[in-house]
Amino acid sequence: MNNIIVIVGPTGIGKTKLSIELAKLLDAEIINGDSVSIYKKLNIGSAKPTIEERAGIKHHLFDIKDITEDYTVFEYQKNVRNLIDNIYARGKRVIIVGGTGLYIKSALYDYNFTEGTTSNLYEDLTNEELVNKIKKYKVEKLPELGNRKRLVRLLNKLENNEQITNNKDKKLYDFITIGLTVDRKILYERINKRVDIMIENGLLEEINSLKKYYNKSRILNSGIGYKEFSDYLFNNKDINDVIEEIKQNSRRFAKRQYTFFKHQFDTNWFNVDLNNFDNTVKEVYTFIKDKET
RNA sequence: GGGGCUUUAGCCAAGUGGUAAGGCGUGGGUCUGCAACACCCUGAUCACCGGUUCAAAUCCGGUAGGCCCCU
Repeated sequence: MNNIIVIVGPTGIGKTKLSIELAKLLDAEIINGDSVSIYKKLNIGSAKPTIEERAGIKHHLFDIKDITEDYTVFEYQKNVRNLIDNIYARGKRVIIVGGTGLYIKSALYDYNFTEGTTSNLYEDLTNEELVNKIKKYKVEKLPELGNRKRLVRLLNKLENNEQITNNKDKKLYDFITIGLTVDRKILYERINKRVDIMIENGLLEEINSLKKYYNKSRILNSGIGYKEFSDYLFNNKDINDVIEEIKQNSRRFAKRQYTFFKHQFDTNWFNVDLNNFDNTVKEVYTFIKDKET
């Protein structure tokens, strides 16, 4: 059995480190499962593994887009599926690591996307009216009334006759999902500390070098660790407030990630040994081996 | 020692007689296209004791904590 190994978990817990150690042990190549690391120049704030950290392991889907370009799940799904074939053809194993649940899920499960993006924004309709229109199509589960973004997208799909299968839990590949976890309080402390370290490591310099792109980059205005600097760069917001905001957003993000990986994936959870990460690596490696024999 | 003000959920905070707004945080959740997105749900009998009243967070008295002023 050559399962794909999927490593998930909240931000700042050590997914990257585990992926590299496992790649060495399993002779694998790594595919990025993180929506921000896709972009070039976003290094410190995205906690992307450095070239040295990659330790000679092949890493895919990192630094493939300019920050002025857009990238969506649709493209990710295609990219990953192609890569999986290529890597297997080379006789290597595949590890997917990252915290962007939807991206990873859409690649591995039976999700249907078609070319093209949202065409009609229905600006003249209220949310209630959108819901009423959607209901005519007999959708079994619709987004929350307040969630206009999702309502609009869904109605577009329905009106364009895009296929919306209900196979979101049908796996297209054999894979084992490894989830890293740790006590919530400790995770939050780590996240806070990690943001401070990013600053020490030159996040500010990275931000300043990107200043000229802020008005033409979607990702700079939506990625945690980047979007918060907008007010600092252009409205003189206090840097300490920015840092606190990044920490807060990171914590909230981590919480949402737990929810996603807990419910949307068939995750095997491992408590991270913070004093000796090698133990965690061993534990996971043993688990995989046991499963495959 | 005397006088005044104050005390509402983890934090900020409305409410001055009819039975506890809101914000933040926290926790939980949703999830097929900006997903590090967007959205949903989430708490208290109002410091404590006693009194007045049909009815008190709201009025009165006492106790305790906090703040300020005077001697």
